[in-house]
Amino acid sequence: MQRARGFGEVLRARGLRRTAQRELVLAALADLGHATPEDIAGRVQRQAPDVNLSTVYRALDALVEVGLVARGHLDRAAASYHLVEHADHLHVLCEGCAAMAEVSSAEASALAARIEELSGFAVDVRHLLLRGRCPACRESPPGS
Amino acid sequence: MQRARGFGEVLRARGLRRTAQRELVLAALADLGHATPEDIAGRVQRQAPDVNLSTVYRALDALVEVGLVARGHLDRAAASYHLVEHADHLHVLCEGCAAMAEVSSAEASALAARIEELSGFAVDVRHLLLRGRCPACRESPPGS
DNA sequence: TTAAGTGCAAACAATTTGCATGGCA
DNA sequence: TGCCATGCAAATTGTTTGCACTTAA
Repeated sequence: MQRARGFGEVLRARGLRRTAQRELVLAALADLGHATPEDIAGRVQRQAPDVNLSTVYRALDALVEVGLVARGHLDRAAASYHLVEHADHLHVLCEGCAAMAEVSSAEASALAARIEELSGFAVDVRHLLLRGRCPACRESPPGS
Repeated sequence: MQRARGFGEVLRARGLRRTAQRELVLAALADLGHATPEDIAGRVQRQAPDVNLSTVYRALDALVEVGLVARGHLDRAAASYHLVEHADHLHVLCEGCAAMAEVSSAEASALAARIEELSGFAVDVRHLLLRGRCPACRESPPGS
C-alpha cells in the first residue's frame, strides 16, 4: 500500500524518472477522479503555476505507459484520464446531460469472459466507458 | 427492406434533404464497415472528387442525427463511424496491432440489463467499442 | 420559390514536437 | 556526469464555421 514508493520504482523499472510534475499529476487525478488534460493542468497549476500543459500530456503518457493511469474517451474532442487503482468500476456517461454513473466492473466480467471465449481477445473491463442515457434524460430522446 | 426509400423519408421527417453527397457517404460506410471521416472522404472522392471533407463531416452529423449512422471513438484523435444497420455486433479493438474483432451485441444485453437495474441508465450496447488485446498481441504486453 | 446543403478557406481546439535548459540518478 | 524531463513556442491534426453559391422539394 505504499503508493509513493511503488510509484518511483515502477517508473525506474522502465528507465523513467520520478519528478515533481508527475507526482502533481497523480495527485490531481486522485483529487479529480477522472479529468481531461486541461482539468489536470488547471489543478496542478494551482500548486505549481509554471507546469506547462505539454508537460501534463507527457506525464500522462508516461503514467499510462507504466500502468498507473488509464485513458478513456469521453467524446471526439476530450480524452479522459483516471488512476488505475481507482478503476474498480466502469463508468456510464449520459449522452444527454453528461452525468456519470459508476457500476462495479465485476458486472462486466461475464461479458469479458464470453468475448474471450468467442474471439480470443482479452478485454480489459476495468477501464470501460459506456454511453447511455440517465433516468432523467431518457424521457427526452436525442433528436427531439 | 427498401433502404434507399427509407433513407429519404427519414431525412425528410426531420426537415433534412436527401442529397447525392449523403448517399455517397452512406455507400462509403456500407463499403468500409467502420471508418474515419477522412477514410470516408477518400472513398467518396473516388467517385466525386469535388466533395469536400467538411461536407462529409456535415453529412455524418446529419446521418447520426437521424439514426442511420453511429459514431464510435477509436482513440483520442479519430472518430469512427459505421452504419447502424451494420451494428448488430460490438467491436473489440486490439491495442497492440489495431486488429478488430466483432461479437454479437446480444452478448452484452445481460450487462446492459444489469446496469439499468443498478443505475437506471439505459446503455446502448449496439454501438459499443471495447479495447483489448488479440491472441497474437497478448504475448507481447504493452510496455515491453 | 426558399430554406437546406455545398465548396472553399479561414478559424479553432486538442495534441504533439523541436530545441535549449534544468534536474534526477 | 549522462540522460531524461521540462518549458516554451511553433507545428500538426482533427473538426467547425462564415459566406456566397447551388439545389432539392
